[in-house]
Amino acid sequence: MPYTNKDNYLLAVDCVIFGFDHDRLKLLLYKRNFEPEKGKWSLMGGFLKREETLDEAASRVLAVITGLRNIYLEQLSAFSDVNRDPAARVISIGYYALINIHDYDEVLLHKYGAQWFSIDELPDLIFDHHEIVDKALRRLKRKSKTQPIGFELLPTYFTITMLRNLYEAIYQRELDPANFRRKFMSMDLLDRLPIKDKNGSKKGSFLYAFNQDKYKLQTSGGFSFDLSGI
Amino acid sequence: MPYTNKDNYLLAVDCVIFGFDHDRLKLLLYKRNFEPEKGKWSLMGGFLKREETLDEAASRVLAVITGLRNIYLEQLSAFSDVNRDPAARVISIGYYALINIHDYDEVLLHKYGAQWFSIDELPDLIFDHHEIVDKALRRLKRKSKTQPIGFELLPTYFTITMLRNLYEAIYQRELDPANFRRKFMSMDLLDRLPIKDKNGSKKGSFLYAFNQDKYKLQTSGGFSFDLSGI
DNA sequence: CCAAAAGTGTTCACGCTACACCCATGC
DNA sequence: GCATGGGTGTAGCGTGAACACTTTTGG
Repeated sequence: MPYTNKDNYLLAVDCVIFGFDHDRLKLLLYKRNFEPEKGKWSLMGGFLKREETLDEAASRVLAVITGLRNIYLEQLSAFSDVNRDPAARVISIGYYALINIHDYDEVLLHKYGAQWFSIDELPDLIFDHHEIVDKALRRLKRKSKTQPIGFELLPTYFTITMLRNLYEAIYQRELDPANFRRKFMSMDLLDRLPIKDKNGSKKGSFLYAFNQDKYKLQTSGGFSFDLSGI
Repeated sequence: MPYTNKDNYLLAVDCVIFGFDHDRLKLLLYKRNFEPEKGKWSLMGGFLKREETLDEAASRVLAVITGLRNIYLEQLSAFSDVNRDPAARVISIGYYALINIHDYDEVLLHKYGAQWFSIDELPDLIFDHHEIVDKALRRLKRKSKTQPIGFELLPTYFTITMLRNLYEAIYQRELDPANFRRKFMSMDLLDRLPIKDKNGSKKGSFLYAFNQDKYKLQTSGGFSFDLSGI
């Protein structure tokens, strides 16, 4: 063993779990069930195991609370303040996940005392979890402008208005319906279904689905997804 | 101690150190002086100490090899493949640094067998260090479009042509001299000195300096640094 | 018929692109 | 005086912003 007398630490992952409900961006939080700070609201987290990567640890943690696998997941960064956790020197790697909010396992949620909160009505969180949430929000805002990740937060079939509501929630500003529609139509990434959703209006609006193949085709042709100008 | 029976690990930082020389983006690499992989080219790295944050560890590592403090430094992300280091389970946090290439301590460089390499002529690197370099390059390309970090790679006084050469090296494409100049002039972030540099041309070109105060003033007025359209 | 949301058309202004052109100076 | 890089002028094009307008249908 060539590395002698090195300090060592506990390594954790903490997940900021995003959902989108009608017109609100939400976070899934849970009541921490062990000391310290037992009973306080917290991000879902867990310790890294010896035989897994950090990405695998984050996936495992997500599966435990949501029952879902193959979720969109991205690493944010490491949080390493010496006293961020008063009980031990724990370095945490922040992650964020995007899930379809109606896709989760209710039973598991209740088991862990988990609950969805609007991002503008968050409760107090333990340790530096607010900082992790801030970083996740900034990353989501930035990344969603250049990658088609918004669809991860929507059901498979959605209307253009739902899509616009999502981006309005992410960017926290209103978008012109006419220009927004044109922008997405011009990218040619969506399949229009021969079905209208009449919930939102009497006229009804077509349902669309994101088409991964079309996206790849466009990308290979030099196109890049870009919502920077909307 | 509430956390029982948790696995623990070694935590390291590895720094991608960028410099800019005339028209080339370069990296500072060194010959690793301990096992495993002793004598191979490597990023500058070190292990996290118990009483410091990751940012502090990265600063310390940089100071050791360059003799410089207060360097621009930014965390990239964690690299955690189970067998990335064959000698032990080491999780590494990647960082990148931007330094003025002529500002370093030659003595320290020789002591560590360090050397500058053009980014398109890198030698083989140990472990997953190539992956860390790739991430650093992508981050630098992105970040330099929206933050005035390019100046960190230049001397205090520079010509507009030098500035353009820098961005050409970062973006790896040519930029129109006329339009580039106008773009920067319109941002009003630079002080023009009453001095001309005659190295590049007979007419001579004015030297400029980045003015942090002007930048803050512009920013507070709703301006944001943006080179996305050049 | 009317309200209300879906969806289309059209104008305007701004900013990037491309390239022509003038400027200063060392040889 | 001429070659060379510094620096300015400018016409054209593409795209986002704003908003008027048409379509559809349930009540």
